[in-house]
Amino acid sequence: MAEPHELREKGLRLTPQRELVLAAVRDLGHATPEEVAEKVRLTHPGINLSTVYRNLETLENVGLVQHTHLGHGGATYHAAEELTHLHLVCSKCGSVGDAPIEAAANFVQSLADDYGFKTDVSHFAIYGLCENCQLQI
Amino acid sequence: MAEPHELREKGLRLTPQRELVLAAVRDLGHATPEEVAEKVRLTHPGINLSTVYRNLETLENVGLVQHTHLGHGGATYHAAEELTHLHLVCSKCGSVGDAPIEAAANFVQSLADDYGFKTDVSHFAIYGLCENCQLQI
DNA sequence: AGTGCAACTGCGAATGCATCGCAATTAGTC
DNA sequence: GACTAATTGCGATGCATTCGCAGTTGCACT
Repeated sequence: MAEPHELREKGLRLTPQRELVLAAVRDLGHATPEEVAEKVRLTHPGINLSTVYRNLETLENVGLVQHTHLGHGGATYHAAEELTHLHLVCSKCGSVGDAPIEAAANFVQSLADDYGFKTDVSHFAIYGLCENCQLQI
Repeated sequence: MAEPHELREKGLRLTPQRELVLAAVRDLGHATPEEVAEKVRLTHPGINLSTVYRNLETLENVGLVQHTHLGHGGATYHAAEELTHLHLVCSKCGSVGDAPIEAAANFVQSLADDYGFKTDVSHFAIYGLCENCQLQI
């Protein structure tokens, strides 16, 4: 055994807080730092918000988590393994829908061809009106 | 003469501050509220930052300006007449490139067809690596 | 298992951006 | 020219995020 922990493999110290932050991000799918902290506090009540922020940053640096901008500022985090997808954010009701990343494949390709721009489609949300809200107008 | 001012046509009072905010947005192309305030202060030093925020909001409500999210939170404003375009934001150097909105036409169409989602492509930036930064790796 | 050191955590303070309440001012109407 | 409601300035407030620092703790090396 003596299997090295994934965090150790990345050159990080293995602390309970760090493990819990990573686990929380994986469990939650999408989550703001606040939500991660809340989740972690279920099993580790004393954890400090700054620790959550710092760990999210650290975990992002080693590529275990990523963040996305879904709305008016706040970042949300998700695990890196999670198959990345597009976020369709509704400007009216605020709902966040998902779409497979392949839906943007052609678009990404044409930006690469025409502008030499290598797009990371999942980093920012795609903004617009969801189906429901269109009907309600 | 007696031509009604465009602000008055929208049902807004015509104040020097409001005119200057609108003019600044038009002049600057893209600008954060801070930058707008700075620009306005050149001719109207006393203007308060809250006034800038309030006017940007008001002008957005009547459709004269729009805001976009280009990065880690802060909104940037641009005049509505300005032909809307995509913002290609580089994750490395932070540069903001433009691309015509037609580049995303197919993408937008397929999101509409497959997900019933009516996309406003220019509201969020398109994130990725610009040509220069790709070469520098 | 004991020791040492750097990484990490907790805590409180500080920062930065955006919003709010309120009193004073001012544009537009009569 | 006087009235009223919209608008402004200003300071206070709220919120998310970052920072400094002292105390703790993981882990490498005896």
